[in-house]
Amino acid sequence: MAGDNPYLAHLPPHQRGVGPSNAAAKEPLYGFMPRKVKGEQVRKAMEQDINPFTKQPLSAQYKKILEVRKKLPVYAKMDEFFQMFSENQIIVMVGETGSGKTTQIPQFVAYSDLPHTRGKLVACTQPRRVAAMSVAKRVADEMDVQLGRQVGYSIRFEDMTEPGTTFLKYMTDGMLLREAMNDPDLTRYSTIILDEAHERTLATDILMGLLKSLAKRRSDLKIIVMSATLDALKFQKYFGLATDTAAPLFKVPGRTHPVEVFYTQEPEPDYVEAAIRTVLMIHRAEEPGDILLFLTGEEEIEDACRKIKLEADDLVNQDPDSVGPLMCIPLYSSLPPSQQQRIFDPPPTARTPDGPPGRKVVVSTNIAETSLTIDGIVYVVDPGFSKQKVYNPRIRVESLLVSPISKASAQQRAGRAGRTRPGKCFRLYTEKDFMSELEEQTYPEILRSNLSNTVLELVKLGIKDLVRFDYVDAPAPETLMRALELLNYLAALDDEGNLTPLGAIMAEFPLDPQLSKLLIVSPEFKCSNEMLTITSMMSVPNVWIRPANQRREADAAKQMLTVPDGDHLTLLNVYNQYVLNKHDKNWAWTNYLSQRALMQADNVRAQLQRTMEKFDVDLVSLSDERKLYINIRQALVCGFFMQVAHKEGEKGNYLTVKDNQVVALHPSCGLDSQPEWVIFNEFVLTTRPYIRTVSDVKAEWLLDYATNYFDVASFPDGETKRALQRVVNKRAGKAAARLDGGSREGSADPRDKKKRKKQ
DNA sequence: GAGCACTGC
Repeated sequence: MAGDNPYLAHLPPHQRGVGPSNAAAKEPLYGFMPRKVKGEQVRKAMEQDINPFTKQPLSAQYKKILEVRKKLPVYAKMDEFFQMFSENQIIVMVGETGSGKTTQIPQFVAYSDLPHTRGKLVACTQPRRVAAMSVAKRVADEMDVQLGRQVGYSIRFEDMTEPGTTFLKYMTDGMLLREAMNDPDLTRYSTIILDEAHERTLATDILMGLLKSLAKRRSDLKIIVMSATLDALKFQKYFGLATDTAAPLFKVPGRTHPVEVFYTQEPEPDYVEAAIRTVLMIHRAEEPGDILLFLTGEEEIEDACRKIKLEADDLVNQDPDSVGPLMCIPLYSSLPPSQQQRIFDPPPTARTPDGPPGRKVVVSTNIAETSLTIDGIVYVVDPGFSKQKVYNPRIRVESLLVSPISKASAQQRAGRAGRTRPGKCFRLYTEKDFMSELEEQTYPEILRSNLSNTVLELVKLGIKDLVRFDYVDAPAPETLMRALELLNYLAALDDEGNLTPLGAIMAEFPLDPQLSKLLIVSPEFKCSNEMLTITSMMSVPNVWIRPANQRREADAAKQMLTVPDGDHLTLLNVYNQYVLNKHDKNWAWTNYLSQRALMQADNVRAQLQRTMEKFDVDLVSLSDERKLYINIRQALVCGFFMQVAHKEGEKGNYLTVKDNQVVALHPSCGLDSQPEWVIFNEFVLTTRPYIRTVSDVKAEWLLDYATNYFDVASFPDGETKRALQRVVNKRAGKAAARLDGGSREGSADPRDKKKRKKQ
């Protein structure tokens, strides 16, 4: 009887019906017992004329899409899924590309959970925003609902959900982590699906740890971990709730075309040269079909494109009857979207009606491995390298290094050749190297990152013992120690590692802790409006554009906007000028600035401002610009006192404080002199160690605003310590002299000696 | 006298 089903109880009596036959006619989900639903019931419900979730008639479009859905590999395994879902709290699922897991599994779960009947949601996380948006749109169409109503998405800057109505929500993994910080039990959700878990993003890794422990507290919460690779066993073991048991595996085959893989006989000494040679060989000898070549970065890609073009033109000239035209398109993230769109252009047509057909070559960074899919690719050239982030906790430096890719990554790259028809993948390394030298999986991000932000989040989440937190892969203890040390110096954590009230507010900002600290102290320096701008500018990609053929013009334009006291002030100036020029695209263009980055900064600034207002951090400014600029640099010390360098000798060398790394000012630095003390935002390791985004600071400020860190006694011996000691002595002498009644004030302040340089 | 791989809040 309808009355027996608690999940119909919310319906008004006329919808509940009076008896089984009547109820079945009016209630499409009649007889559905939550989490005891069977595939047969769901298939039947899908075939009805009424949308079970909205009670509206289903459209013709719905039926058309349903026919397509039925052909997905995951659809055929529906019964198995529902059985496993009913019987287990945690499931690990493996579905290769084309299985339909991302679109179908969350819908299956909705049919079983019936979240709409009890005010709950089903969440499905994605590592990337575009994926969350586009999948949500597709699923809304499949379910015949309007995007943002029953099915929605939530990403930074955009919440496309309707509270009380949305019951299926796609979201970025970072967004769910944010939610967990304010609701550690994630009470709104009945089931949480972590998609693309094999990518092992920092946020997904932390979520896996949280959900594993949350599963013990919330027996009503179900968890599905979805992954594309065969390394599911690791997740199964990790999520086995009792010792020695593994979480069950739900496996669905993919649906792609076969890709034939070729290896080189010998290792290639120069992979770029070998890659170019291979592309031209394919163009000469292989059947029509586009080529995707993976290289590591912008410069390498632009260079390879030039060479491929030159050589292809030569080939065509030599042998116009058998070699068709070749079009070479670069692809990397910092290209403007209009340029990125070029990858979808059709290949060039044959030069004569019955001449050899044209071909398209896309030369791309890793962006084409996961984020962007190009149809029509039949050949993949894989030299086996990519730029990867590595973190060295000893010197607290994150850097990008060209490194060999993993087997999983090589497989993913090869797969890009088989999306539309059978393809070929040319690996520019030997099969032996593939088997024995490449790691199985790319190192998870948590092992390659500075974790100061993550540690603050974990503490805010109530994780007491960070070292013993149940990580899928535990970071190096030294990395955790470095993070704890920084957070303690910033006063976000007390000496026992507990969150301070300051730390609690810092954790609310989507920023590195140094930056959130800056924002919170900035009202004391009467520069919070300005710090808000500087912080925003530091959280977006580089705003400076420097085209290879217009470097001089670009540098001149930059010089006009430069504030010689520090790059931080230059960033402030750039943003202010952008606003003064009414966010004009042309102004940005003529000044060699990235309009896209400036718009992002605007967006970030608005979001940070809302957070500041929420926590009553005053928004203030000083009208005296000279004083303001000094105050800003003083406030910078409060966040970045651990990133200070001291000048050594006259060769432009600096030593980082305490770590004693020899560094140089980055050539992009706008300082017009070499100040004795500088504060820097970034340490980059390229042709040599550089510090980037640098400002001039005074030793006195270091002593005054970072007293704990600049405790001279605790410094390692060296020139830096002696320089600091001189300042301390001078001050002590001054104080003593003042006590004696004598006054030599003014001359002791280096600020007065130094000529003011104002633009 | 260099270079932002790629995401995310």
